[in-house]
Amino acid sequence: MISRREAPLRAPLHEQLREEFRRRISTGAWPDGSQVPSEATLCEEFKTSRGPVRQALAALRAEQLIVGGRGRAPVVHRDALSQPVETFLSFTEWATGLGKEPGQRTIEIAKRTASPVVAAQLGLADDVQVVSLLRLRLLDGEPTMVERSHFVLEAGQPLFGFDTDSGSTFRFLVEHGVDLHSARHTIDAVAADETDAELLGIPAGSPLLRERRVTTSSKGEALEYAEDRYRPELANFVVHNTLNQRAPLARVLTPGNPGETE
Amino acid sequence: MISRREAPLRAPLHEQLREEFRRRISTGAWPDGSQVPSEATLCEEFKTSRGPVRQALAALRAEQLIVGGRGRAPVVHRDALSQPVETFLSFTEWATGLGKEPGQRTIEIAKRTASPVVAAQLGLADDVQVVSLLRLRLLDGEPTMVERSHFVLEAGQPLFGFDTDSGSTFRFLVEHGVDLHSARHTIDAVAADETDAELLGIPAGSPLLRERRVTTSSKGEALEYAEDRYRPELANFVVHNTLNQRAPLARVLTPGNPGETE
DNA sequence: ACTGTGAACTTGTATAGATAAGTTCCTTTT
DNA sequence: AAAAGGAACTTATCTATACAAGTTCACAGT
Repeated sequence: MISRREAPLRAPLHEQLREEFRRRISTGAWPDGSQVPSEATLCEEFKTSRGPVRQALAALRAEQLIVGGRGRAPVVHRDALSQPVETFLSFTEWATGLGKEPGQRTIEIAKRTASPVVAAQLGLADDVQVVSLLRLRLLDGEPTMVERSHFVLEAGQPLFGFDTDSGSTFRFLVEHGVDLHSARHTIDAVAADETDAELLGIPAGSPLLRERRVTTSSKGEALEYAEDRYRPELANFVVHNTLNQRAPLARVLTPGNPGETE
Repeated sequence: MISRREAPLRAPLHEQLREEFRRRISTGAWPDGSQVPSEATLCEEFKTSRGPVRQALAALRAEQLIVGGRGRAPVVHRDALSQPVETFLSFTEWATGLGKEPGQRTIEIAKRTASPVVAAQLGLADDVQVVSLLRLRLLDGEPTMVERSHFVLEAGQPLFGFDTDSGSTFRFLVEHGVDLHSARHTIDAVAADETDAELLGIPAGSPLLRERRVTTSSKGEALEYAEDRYRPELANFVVHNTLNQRAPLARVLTPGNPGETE
C-alpha cells in the first residue's frame, strides 16, 4: 500500500506534449507570432491521435500562450505573462527570469511567539512559536520590496541553516522537503510605515502595493504567512481575463478589521 | 457573406451541459459538498457520449467549482470566488452578487480629445475624440471607488442615451452590440489626489488600490481604458494559485514612465 | 480587372470503444 | 478480529472516425 511512487515515471502523453510545446515556445523553436503546426502535423510527428495533442494545446491556450484557431492555424503569443507560477512563489526566480539581478538583505530572522494576526492566518494557537523573517528585496541594487514572512516551525526551521541572502529561499525549502503547494494572495494598498520608509528610501506615508499570502501544503495546512510591500513604481500585478476564460482572480470585499497590519 | 448570426441558435453541446451543470450547482440541485453524478449517469441522462460531458466538467473543474475525482466521484465545491468574470467586468453585478447595494454618482460624462496617455492605451492617434466618464461608486451608500473610464467613440456613443446612474453600464453596452470581450488589468497603488480625496471622503495622499484596465473586443481592438481607485479598507483583490494550475496573474515590472496618471 | 465559386486546408464538435488506474466495499483467509 | 484479496465501481487516458464550420487560395467566368 505504501508504493509511494513520488515522481511518476511516465507522465501522461498530453502532459509530455504540453511541456514539449511549452519548451518549443520558450526556446523560440516556435517563434512568437508564428503559426503553430497543424494538429495533423503534430499527430504525425508524435505518432499519436488528436486527443492528447488537442488537450496539450488547450492547456497552452488557457494560458494565452497560443491564440486564434478555427480555420486558420493558431498563433504563438508569447508577450507578457511568462511564468505566472514561479512569479508568485519566488522573488529570486521571478527577477532572474526578467533579466534583473535579484538582491536581498536580511534585516532579521527570529524564532518567537506568533502575533495574534499571524497566528490567526496560520491557524495556530496564540502561544505557538514561528520563524519570522524580515527582508529587503532589491532589483539591480534598487530597494524594491519589504518582505515580512512567518513560517510555522516545521517549515521554517531549515532556514536557520541557510544563508538567506544567498539565493531562492523558496527553492531551498522545497529541496528540504517542505511541501509548499498553493497560495492565496490578497492584494491591496497601504501607506509606508517608518520601517518601510527607511528600508525602501521613500517618505513615510507613501502608497505601497501590498500582497499578503498564505502558502499551504498540498494537504491544506498553512505553512507561511507573508506580507510583501512593493514600491508601485517598480512592480505591479497584471491579470488578463476573457468572457469565456475565467480568471482565478477576484475582487472581494475587505474582510473584518480594517487597517490592521501585524 | 453578411450572414451575421449574432447569437448562435444552437450552442455546442458541451457548452449547454456546462451551463446546465453550473445552474444545478448554483440552484443547489447539486448541493455544496455533494458528489457529482458519475459521467456514465450524465451520459445516460443527456443521451450523449463522454466527450462533451467531460469537457463540461473540465471547465467547472478549472473554476474549482468541482474538485477531486479519479476513483471516487468528484465533489461540488462552491465556497470562495464565485463569479470571477463578472467581478471584473461590472461593478454593479459584482456588488449585487455580494448582497450589497451598488450605487453610483456620475460626476462627468464628456466627449473630448483623448489625452496622450489615454490615446496611447487605446491605440489611437493623438487628436481623436473619446467618451470620458468620471464616476463615484458606492457600496451600501459608502463611497468605495473612483472610476475614470474612456471609451472609443464607437463603443462610448450609446452612453449618451443612458442614465449612467441607473444600472450596469457593462450590461447596457453589451446589449447595444458593443463587443466587450477581454480585459487586461494592471494593479498597483497610488496616493489619492485632490479629486479622489474629496469624492471618497479621505485625506489627500491616502494610499489607494488602483486597477487600470484595457478592455478589448474579440478581435483585439481596444475599446475602453479605465482607471479605478479603491479604498483599500473596502475592497481588494484575491488570487489563488497552485504549483500545477497556472494562474493568469503575474507580477511584472512597472514599465516605462513611472507615476504618470493621465 | 473583378467576381465568385469551390477545392483543400484548418480547427471545433461529437461518437464509440478500449485500456489504465484509483477508490470503495464486501468477502475470504489467516 | 485483522489482514489479504478481489469484484465493481469510479475517473483518466488514448485511439479512431466522422462531420461541421471557418479560412485561404487558385482558377474559372464574366
